[in-house]
Parts: sequence; C-alpha cells; structure tokens
Amino acid sequence: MSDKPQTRIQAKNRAAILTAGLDTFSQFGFRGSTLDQIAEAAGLSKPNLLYYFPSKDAIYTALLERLLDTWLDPLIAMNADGDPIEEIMSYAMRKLEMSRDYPRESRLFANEILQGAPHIAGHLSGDLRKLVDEKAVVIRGWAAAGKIADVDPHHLIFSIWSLTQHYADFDVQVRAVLGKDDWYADAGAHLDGLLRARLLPG
Amino acid sequence: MSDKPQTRIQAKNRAAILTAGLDTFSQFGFRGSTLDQIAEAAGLSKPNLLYYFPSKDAIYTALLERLLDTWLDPLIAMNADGDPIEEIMSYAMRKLEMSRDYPRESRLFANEILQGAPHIAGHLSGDLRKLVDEKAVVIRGWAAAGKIADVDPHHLIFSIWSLTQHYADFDVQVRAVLGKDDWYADAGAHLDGLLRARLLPG
DNA sequence: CGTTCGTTTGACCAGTTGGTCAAATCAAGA
DNA sequence: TCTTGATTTGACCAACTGGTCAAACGAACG
Repeated sequence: MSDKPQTRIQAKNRAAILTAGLDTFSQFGFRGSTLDQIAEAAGLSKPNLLYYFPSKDAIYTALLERLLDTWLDPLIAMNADGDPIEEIMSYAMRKLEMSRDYPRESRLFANEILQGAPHIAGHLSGDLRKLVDEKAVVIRGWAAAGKIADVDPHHLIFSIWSLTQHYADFDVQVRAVLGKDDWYADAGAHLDGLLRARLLPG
Repeated sequence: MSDKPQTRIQAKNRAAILTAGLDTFSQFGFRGSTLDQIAEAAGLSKPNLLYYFPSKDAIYTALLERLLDTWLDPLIAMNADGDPIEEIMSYAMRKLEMSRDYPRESRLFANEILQGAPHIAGHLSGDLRKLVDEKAVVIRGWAAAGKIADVDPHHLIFSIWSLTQHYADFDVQVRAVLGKDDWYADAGAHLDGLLRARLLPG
C-alpha cells in the first residue's frame, strides 16, 4: 500500500516480527497465538512489537496478504499455449516444491481456511474463484482438443492443491508414518505417476 | 476406559459437552477455544461443565480418542482377499463419505496435526504407522501379483487421505471456488477416475 | 555540547482465561 | 414427609490477554 521510507532498523524489526508471527500463527492459528509469544520469538519486547505493528490483527493480516500475493503465482504461470500435460505437471511440481520450501506459509493458509477463512472470505469468492475459473476454461479447452483426457478442471485443481499441500500441512503425520524426514523425492515421483496416468489422452 | 454406570442426565450432558467441544475445537483449535464458548454451546454453565469433565484438556482428549477409534476403521476394513482395485476404491469412497458426514471430526484432526500433533504424536508413530505399514505390504503384494499397477503404497495412502479430507478441511474454499455447496457427487466421480487410471494394471 | 527524533521499555490497565468452592437446588427413594 | 446424593450455580481467584503510555534511551546532526 503506502511505501513510506524505512530505516534499516525498521526493515529488520518488521521482518523479524513477520517471521516470528509466521512461526507462531502457522502453528497455533490466530486465536491460539499470543503477542508475548511472537514478541519473544522476534527478540523484542511486547510494547516494542506494538511500535511497529498497531495490533495483533495487523501482523496476521500483513502475513496473509504477503502470502496471497505469491501463493497463486504458480497457477497464474500455467500457460494456455504451452504443452498441456507439461503445464499441469510443472504446476503440480511447483506446488510440491512450495510445500517443501514454505511449509509455514502453507500451514498459515490451512489454519485460516480451517477456521472458516474469516479474514479472506472475500478473496476466496473473488480473486481466487475468478483465477480458477479462467484456468478451468483453459483446461477444458485442452480436453476438448484431445490434448489431455477429459477431466473436471475444478476438481483436478483441488486434487493438485490437496496432494501437494498435504505434505506441508500434515508433515508431522507424513514423517511419523514414513519413519523418515525426507518425503520430497518419493512424493514427486508418486504425484507425477498419479496425475500423468489420469491426464494422458486416449 | 472405566465404564461407571451413567445416569440419563449424565449421558445427555456429557454428549452435549462433547458435541459443543467438537464444534468449537474443530473450528478454533485447542488454544483458540474457550470453556465459556463450549459451555454456552452445550447449554450449561461453566462450573457445571467442569462437573462433568475435570478440565478443558479432558474434553479435548476425550474427543480425540473417540475420533481415533473410528477414524481408521475404513483402512482397517481394506481386505487383502478382496478385489484389489475395488478394495482401494471403496476405501477412498468411504473416506470421502466421512468428509461429507463428519467434517468436524476431520477438521479436529487436521487442527491437531497442524499444531504438531502434541496430544497424539505417540499414536502416529505407533498404531497408525503399524497399520499403514501392514496395508502397504498388502498393496505391494497386489502390485507384485500384477493385480494393480506398480505404485508406492505409502504415498498412495497419503493421496487418498489428502484428496478426501481436503473436501472437509478446506470446505470453505471448495464451496467458494465452485460457487455451490454440493461437491460430493462430482468429487466422487473425479476421485474414481483419478485413482482408477493410476491403479489399472498394464 | 545540545537538540531532535526514532526507538525501547517498565509499569500499568481492563477484560478474559481456566479453574475452584461453598452453598443452593433437585430428584428419588425410604 | 424427610433424607440422601446427584446436579447446578454465583461468587470468586490468580494468571494471562491485547493494548496503552509516559518516561527513558539512542544516534545523528548542528
């Protein structure tokens, strides 16, 4: 929004607060997180924290907005003029990489949705729905042209979201069941096989 | 555990508390829920609620235990002697029905896992892992016998969990994007097509 | 040096939290 | 009816919550 000039110390502390908030909110949700918790994680006193952000809600909202800005980039990048199967597959793989590289962001989003999306309900039925509908048209076009098998575009997208985000959101369960911490390679291979089998035309 | 005889009024109030707790905990998580909230939803006063359960934690734990008892039933029911593809498919369909019929239970579980599974970590690496490993052996046997395509059993199970639970846990998002409330039939058809394409041998 | 302005903090506040307790109420049997 | 035990509640508490504020600190600049 407004980009007032920031001193180095402001930039550093704001960043520290956002990181601490991400850690905390992504684990305990909005109501389950406390300012003291976030302040301690950021290495600041509580009043100091409130010097940089006016309220707990402001920290949370800032995080959500930053998240929404980047969260849908991979879907936006899906190109109607590319090779259909490769476009869909690389979208899925990019999402899987995000689960590996940004699990806290994934869990923050999951928490928000689980609680009924009180802060971003409008975004879901606005921007998000519009974007998904657009891409659904593209996918339906690919299917109609016989480039991929006939598939419900919306539910295909839901499948990619759920399959990939599961590894970030349910990380504890995945690691407990597998008995190891490194799921990425196997998950990638599995996801590739699962989606390709469904998408190959004929 | 101990089944002391319960009066009708005890049974009724305990049930009301558990229902209210399920509503609340599944939406706000453990730390985000308050006893006052639960008491009001149960139609009881807070001290009255604490007459039936010794603490907030006890309500939450009771709910989680009741959940774990039934949550894995569909997976347990997967029969090594049945038709492989139909066994896997009906497992997936049963899980999808559970997302439709017991979304609060699904969200309660999701919340617990998101927060690092503090109450059921042992269960995950114990009972759950054992059960999944057993079924993985069965699935691997089916693949070795050429009854289904070669697939990573653990990640296949993760796929079924994520694909089905997504509709309960991310219900708000699903309904916002679809623009309608009724996802069950379409999700079932999609899931059937997705899994069958991957599992058919040859 | 002194001023100025961005930064930090200790003390504080009102409201909420999980939980306690003694007293009151109720239901049912003797 | 009276008694007994189960049930319910208002009053209360200590700890914690998000948030405020005046005072103190800090660094850069004249």
